[in-house]
Amino acid sequence: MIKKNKALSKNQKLVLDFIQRNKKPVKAYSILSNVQKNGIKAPPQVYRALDKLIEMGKIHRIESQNSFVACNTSDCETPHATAFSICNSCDEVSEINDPKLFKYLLDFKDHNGVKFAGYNLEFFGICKSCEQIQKV
Amino acid sequence: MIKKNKALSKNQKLVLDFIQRNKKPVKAYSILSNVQKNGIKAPPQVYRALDKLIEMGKIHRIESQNSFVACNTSDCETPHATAFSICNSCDEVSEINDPKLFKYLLDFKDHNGVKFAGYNLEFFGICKSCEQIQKV
DNA sequence: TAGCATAGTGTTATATTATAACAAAATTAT
DNA sequence: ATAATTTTGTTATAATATAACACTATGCTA
Repeated sequence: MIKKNKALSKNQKLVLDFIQRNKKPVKAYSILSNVQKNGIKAPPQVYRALDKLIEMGKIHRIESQNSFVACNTSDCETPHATAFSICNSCDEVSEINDPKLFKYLLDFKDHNGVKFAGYNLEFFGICKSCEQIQKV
Repeated sequence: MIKKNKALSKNQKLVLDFIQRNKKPVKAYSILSNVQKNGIKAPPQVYRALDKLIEMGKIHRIESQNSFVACNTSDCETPHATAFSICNSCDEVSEINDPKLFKYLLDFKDHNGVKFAGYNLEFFGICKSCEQIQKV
């Protein structure tokens, strides 16, 4: 069983802190270079922290970008049922919390009757502020 | 404008052929080693062919696996609106063509009213045949 | 059909992302 | 206290992907 409220370890805290300070998703090696002043020295230390934080639902991985973003609900109940909107222009990502969408997808069964354990959905488009810029 | 029915180039044909001969998604470097007997020598040749084939809708990229799979409809109309079910046990991937799901997602607007240009959805679970094996 | 634009090829080198493997220290549970 | 588990630190390397440049083939279009 995954313990969600366990205290974070030192490296996990450092990595999570950095991710939370950024609005946009961050890359693993960007995390690394930014936490090196705090003592983390090598990629495995970052990737291990990332893995655990994802398990705990504190962060999510944006698959199409190989990047990582903080969960926007303080303690994500569904780390393996995620939806994001991604701006093709500025790469900004925002997590979608739409109960209807959420339910629709969790209830979705494929043609073989398989009930899925989780999903990841990434929408692509142009965000409001990029749309404004283009119009000018 | 993307030309879908354009004749494929030599390298594009080689790469597509190999992907189509495989039921499961294949990795770029696996493609490379398998088409080397046909004259392709270096990664960029493979990645360039992959990029074009994705644009044309002939293949799709499975983001969570860094792998590539043939489109299951002979000429995909919607290369940027894709859904897959992925078995966590055997890594088999199958493309989902469910008109209702398709429409639901294309009609989805986020809270800022943004209408998305496309999406990629990956469901995770245990496929029928892996489920059988586990029960034995 | 000559000239031009576009798309594709071949090549080398390198950038980026991620994990294997192993020993030691810290934490947690019994 | 001690056994089990988790986390750390470390080196090396694997796996995935792109930059840059010179060249060739193909398809327009005037």
